Amino acid sequence: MAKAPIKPITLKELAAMLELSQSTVSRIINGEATAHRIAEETQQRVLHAAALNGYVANTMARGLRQKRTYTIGVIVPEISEGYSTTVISGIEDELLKDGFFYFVVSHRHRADLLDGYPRMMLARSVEGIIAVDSSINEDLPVPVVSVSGHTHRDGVINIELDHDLAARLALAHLKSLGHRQIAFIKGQPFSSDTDLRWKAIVQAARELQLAIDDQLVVQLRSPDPGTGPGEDVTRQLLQAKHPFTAIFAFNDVTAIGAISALREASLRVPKDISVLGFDDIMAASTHHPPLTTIHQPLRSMGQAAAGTVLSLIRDDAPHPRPAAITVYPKLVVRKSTGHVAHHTESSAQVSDMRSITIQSNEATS
Amino acid sequence: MAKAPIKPITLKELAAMLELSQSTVSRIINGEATAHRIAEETQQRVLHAAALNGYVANTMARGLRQKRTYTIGVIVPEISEGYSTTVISGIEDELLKDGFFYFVVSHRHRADLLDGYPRMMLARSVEGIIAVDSSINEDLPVPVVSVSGHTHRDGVINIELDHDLAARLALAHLKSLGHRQIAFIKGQPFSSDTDLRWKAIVQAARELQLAIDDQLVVQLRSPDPGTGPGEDVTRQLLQAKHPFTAIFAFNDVTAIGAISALREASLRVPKDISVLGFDDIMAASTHHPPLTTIHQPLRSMGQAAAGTVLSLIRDDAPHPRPAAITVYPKLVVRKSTGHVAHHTESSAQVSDMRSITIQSNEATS
DNA sequence: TTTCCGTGCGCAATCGATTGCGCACATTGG
DNA sequence: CCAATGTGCGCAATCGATTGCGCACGGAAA
Repeated sequence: MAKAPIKPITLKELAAMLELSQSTVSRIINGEATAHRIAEETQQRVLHAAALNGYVANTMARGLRQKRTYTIGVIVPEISEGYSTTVISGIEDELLKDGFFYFVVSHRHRADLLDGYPRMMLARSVEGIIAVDSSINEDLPVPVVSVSGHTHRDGVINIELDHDLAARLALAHLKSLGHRQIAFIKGQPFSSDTDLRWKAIVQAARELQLAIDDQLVVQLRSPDPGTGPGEDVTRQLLQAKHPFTAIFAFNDVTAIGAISALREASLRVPKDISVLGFDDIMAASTHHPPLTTIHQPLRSMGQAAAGTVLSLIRDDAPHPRPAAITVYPKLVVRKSTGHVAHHTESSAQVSDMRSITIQSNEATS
Repeated sequence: MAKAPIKPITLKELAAMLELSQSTVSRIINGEATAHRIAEETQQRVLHAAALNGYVANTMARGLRQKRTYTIGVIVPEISEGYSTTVISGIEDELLKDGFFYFVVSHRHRADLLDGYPRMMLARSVEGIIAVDSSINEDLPVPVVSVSGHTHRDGVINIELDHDLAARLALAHLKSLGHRQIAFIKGQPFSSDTDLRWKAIVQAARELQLAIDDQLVVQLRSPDPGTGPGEDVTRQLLQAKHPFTAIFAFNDVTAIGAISALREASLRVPKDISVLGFDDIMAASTHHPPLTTIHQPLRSMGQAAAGTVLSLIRDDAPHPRPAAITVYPKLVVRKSTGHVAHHTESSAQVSDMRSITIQSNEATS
């Protein structure tokens, strides 16, 4: 309704119009009124005037005095795609709740950028850093939480998916559909999930007594976002002419690319080839056919990351902290996977093994 | 290599160890040495000591004094989807180039949040604000640039698409394919593009002598992101049983939803019904069928927005500024549109009418 | 009447950097 | 020998909020 004042009002001005000292007004605004024996009536007057004038303390000045900025830095590989941005939206949730803001920078897999960002953020006095799918190679004087960054370093807490469970869910699903010749598309070498995931797959395959044929394993190389790389490696896979009945892709975007390549080769999904994705980004459910995929609780991971930095920032006590917080995937069965051969049964349901479990390590005092 | 210093050194400390005043050190660090006649030798001493001790000016203190923060605020509706995030990545490009950082907040169409954000950002002393598909209802003491926010207010520069051209491209395309009964899905009332776009469509239809049948016009209502709303209104459209041969959707996500609904009704796209999207988000090209759509140069729009705030921040002179910067759409023909009836010709090409034109209004001095 | 105490609030320093103004000394011209 | 000019740098205020310490006043107790 009311037009915003052109210039934010300062504490001094507010104090002047109330004929009070800045100290008094400041204390009231910050809820330390009773501790300083300020008359109830005065409190009301001040609070009212503050609201009326839309007083908001200048963050710079406050930060300078308190040596706090209520700001954290977020480092992601890309801003435009679904993975990081979903995590970011989870981060935002938690942060804003506590009055924190955040800077975002993306490095697009350029090492020079990645290396420079932590210092830049520190020069901005961030109180903590969250790295999404990116690994930080320095020791920093602020708390660092990493989402899917599997370089285990001292002082860096990881938010990570239970890749073993993910692999088991995926392979058990494909096995139950009768697939024995499964092709795998591994992630790019620079993606921090790649290794861990692959190890988990190898392990799960062993447990389930599924053989992994090296000829059917390809790896994404191109750093390009989008479906191109997935398409390329799938073509490559088809040209090798080793028969397979299913593809387990590194992520949904890749799975979508794979489907395009299959279609191009006149192969039907899932009738001829089943395709299993990973992540469960929005496009997964709207794609045609809708993607069967391993759901990652990306938003929760962002929330957990933010919650963790916040608690690290609050705690001074170095009581033993977990090195990692684990979140759990779900198998989401849609239409891109089906029985091998000519049987077709449609089964669309979410089989969740465990619900997401996040321990917030708040101070218990 | 070197571990980050645990505690940053201050100007005062640096000055003390150099036995110089803070003023002098500050001036040298900020490159104002010659303007203040500081001896060359002193400069070297200072610069060397600064580097050695890893001195970095405290951003808070500097910001407080100079009333500069090299930070701008970005307000978007949602962080997780493709429209805003593509714009953001364009914004980031331009901003980082000039050493600016940015805060992001999303309002999720909640008016209370939207109203509060500008103040919060001002309390953080941002030097400018970019609002993406969101309208700012206050006069702010900093430059505001709006991307697709069509509330024309004084002092707010809009980055906007040429909707007239977009409408003409779209309708001319559909008309050339023989469509006469075209259904329209209008945007949500809160989306700032909705009105302008609709007016442009009405105008273009008139020019092309295409009749708009009110019975074939529906509007998105739900604020939910994703394809749900598009699916819903399309079902509604089908139930009304007014025949149509094409749908022009408000955006790609809606178009994808529409296709799902059509499929559900056993209608083939584009054989039975053509669907035309808008925006050209990443999913548009990877969808099956790939979407024919009106491409918006979202990234460029972000860059233009950032470039514009930066130039507004630099200029003090209030020389006449454009109220808007226009960018131009392209028609991207893929596979979701086709000839009406039983003809099928595949035409896949980008017909661009004009290339993107952006006037950067740099100071000319 | 003096001392005490509780109530209610203000003074002034501080955080770290920037900046308008001005001072001290050396050199040079007259 | 004195003034003028140039060279090199420092003083102190300032940005806006926070905070340790302390002051003034009125009433009660001694």
